[in-house]
Amino acid sequence: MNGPGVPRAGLSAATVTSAAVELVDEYGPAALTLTAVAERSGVSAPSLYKHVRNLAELRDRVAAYILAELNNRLTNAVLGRAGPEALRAILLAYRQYVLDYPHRYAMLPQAPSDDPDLEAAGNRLIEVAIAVLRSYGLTGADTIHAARCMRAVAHGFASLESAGAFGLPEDLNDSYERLIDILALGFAETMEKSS
Amino acid sequence: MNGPGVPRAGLSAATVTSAAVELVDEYGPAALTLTAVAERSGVSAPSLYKHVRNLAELRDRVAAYILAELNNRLTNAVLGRAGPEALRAILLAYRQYVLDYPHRYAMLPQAPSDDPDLEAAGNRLIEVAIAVLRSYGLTGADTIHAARCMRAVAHGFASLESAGAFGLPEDLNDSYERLIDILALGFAETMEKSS
DNA sequence: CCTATCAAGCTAATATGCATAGCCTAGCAG
DNA sequence: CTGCTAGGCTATGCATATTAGCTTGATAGG
Repeated sequence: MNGPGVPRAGLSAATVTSAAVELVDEYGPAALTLTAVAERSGVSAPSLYKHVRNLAELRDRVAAYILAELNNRLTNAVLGRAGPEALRAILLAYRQYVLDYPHRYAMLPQAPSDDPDLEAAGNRLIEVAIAVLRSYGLTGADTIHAARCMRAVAHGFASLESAGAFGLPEDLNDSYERLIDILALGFAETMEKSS
Repeated sequence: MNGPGVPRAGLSAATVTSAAVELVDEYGPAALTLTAVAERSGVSAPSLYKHVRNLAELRDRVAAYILAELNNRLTNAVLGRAGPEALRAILLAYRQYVLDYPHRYAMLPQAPSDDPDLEAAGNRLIEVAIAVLRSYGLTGADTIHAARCMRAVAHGFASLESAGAFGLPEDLNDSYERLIDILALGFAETMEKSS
């Protein structure tokens, strides 16, 4: 059936990943199936195995792509800022990313992965957070605890909002601003104590 | 093949749900399949449809069960407490539940559901949170914003910890205590401003 | 005690999706 | 021109959800 005159699709791991991201954007994480990716790429499902090992690996690739993108946004957001301004900027950027790409964010595993690329992307993200907190003046174990608090706050708020968990009419920007202020105040307090 | 002498299994929606919860506990949310539930219940998979409409409904039932249980824990935790003590107690109880039953917690959808039971359970949980904050002295929109902050903090920390996202050696109890303190301090500040 | 009904089980069959095996050829290196 | 290989393909097997339709245990009423 693969008669002459039929050109090849010319896929690669990158194009397959890209098609996968499009699917996730449009229909959500659950729609990321090999069948759907194959159809969108114009090949049969088994052909995908020439480019990715299996569905799990494809998910890892997609996640690594997304995490790198999020990373870039956060890095840009804190460029040239320090202290409370940097904290505020990175938290706002985090939420904004989730609002811009809710399905991409939902695709991210929160657990550390076996995939080295994905793990590396995760580590870079933590580094950015740590850098912000150091610019804040935090040191030692304080930095680690603060980073965890920051992450919990950012992920908690963004994932809940993105899932539609906050039903009431009160303004969500307002809620988030308050949360940022609370965190900033808390970190300031931590520094006072440590000095 | 259903010869004489073969007794009936005597299932019900409740027993099926119970078997499902056991599976989730033992092997995680991904292991909750109708096939597995059927095997554990000693019936064939299609038989389950006599008791639950489909897998989605079973998931909803499981989630409603879990949410009610979490609710009980939180309610007990705040009984007889008010203000910062109640805040601390409910946050500790939340995390403890997730540590006790990580798979159950992972099973909970964060979005509001179509299922009325599940939705009701979710609302009750929010009521408990609101009650804590009112006992704290917060009023009006402040209460809603504070409830969101509280939820983001609790869910963010617990889900990340439970997923294994916090790799570093620093003590997690410590991190959480700091987060609670930060939130308590923030709420105290909010009240000052409003007075 | 008989009997009709129905709930609760069953088998069979369909659909979707992942994955492997093995074939075929387009495109390129020499 | 020739042959190799990467990138396609079809065929197949397995897991799971779900529907259709049959069979029967248990029981309510006579």
